[in-house]
Amino acid sequence: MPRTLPEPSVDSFDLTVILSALADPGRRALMTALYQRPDPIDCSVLAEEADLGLSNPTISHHYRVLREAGLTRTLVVGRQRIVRVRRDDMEKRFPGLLQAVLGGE
Amino acid sequence: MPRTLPEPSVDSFDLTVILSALADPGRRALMTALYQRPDPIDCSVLAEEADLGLSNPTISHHYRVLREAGLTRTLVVGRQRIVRVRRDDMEKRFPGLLQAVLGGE
DNA sequence: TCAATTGTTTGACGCTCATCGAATCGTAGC
DNA sequence: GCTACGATTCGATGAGCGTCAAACAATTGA
Repeated sequence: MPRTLPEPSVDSFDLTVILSALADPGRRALMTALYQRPDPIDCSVLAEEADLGLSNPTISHHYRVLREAGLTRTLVVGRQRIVRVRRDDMEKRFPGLLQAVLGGE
Repeated sequence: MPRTLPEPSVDSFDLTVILSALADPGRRALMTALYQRPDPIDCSVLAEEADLGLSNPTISHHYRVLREAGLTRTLVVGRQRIVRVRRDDMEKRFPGLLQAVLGGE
C-alpha cells in the first residue's frame, strides 16, 4: 500500500506560496514537464527529462516546495517517488491558474 | 503632455519576473485593487485604499517592480503618478493569468 | 524666488532562498 | 544481516529581497 508524502489540504492553499513556488524557473520547468503528462511519473525520470543541471539535493528541495504548496502529490513506492499534478484541487481553488502559467511554455 | 515611466515591451515579458512580482502579498493587494477598477487611478489613492501599512519608499519600490514586470503602466502628471493595469498586453502574452491570480481575491 | 508637498533614490539591515557537499535514512537484493 | 543505491536532510554559503530612515528630486503655489 503506497504511502503519500505530507501535503496541504485544498482549503489551506495559499496563493503567495503557490506563486512563489511557480516563480522559480527550475520548479516551473518541472511543473511544465509534469503538467504535459497525463499520468504520474517517477521523480528522477521527470527531472532528467527537464534537464535542469542541478544537484540531487536541490532537485529534492524543489519537489518538496512544489508539494508543500499543494501543486503536486507524491507517492512513495519503494525507493522511488511517483509525482503527479493536483489538477482538480488546483482547478477548484484557483481555476485557470495552471493553464495560464504552464500552458504557454 | 504626460510622460510615461519606463516599462518593458510585450515581447520582453518574462514569466519569472511577472510571477515573482505577483508573489508578494503587498504587490498583489495593489494589483487586485487596481485590477477591479476600470479606470486609471492615482498611486497614493490606490495605496491608501489597499491599506498596506507600509512606508512610502516601500510602496514606491513595489510600484516600480510591478511596472518593470510589465503589469502596470505609470503616467507622470505633475507630482502625481497615475497607474493602470496593462490588461491587453498581459492578455496577449499570458492569457487568463491576471484573471486567475487576481480574479478570486 | 522660496517653501511646502509628493514621490523617488540611496544605503543599510535582517531575513529568506537557491545551491551544493557531506551525512543520513530507507528500501532492494543478495 | 549486509551491501548497494536512491532520495532526503543537515550545515554552510552566497545572492537577492522587503523594509525603512534619510537624503534627494521635481512640482506646485504663494
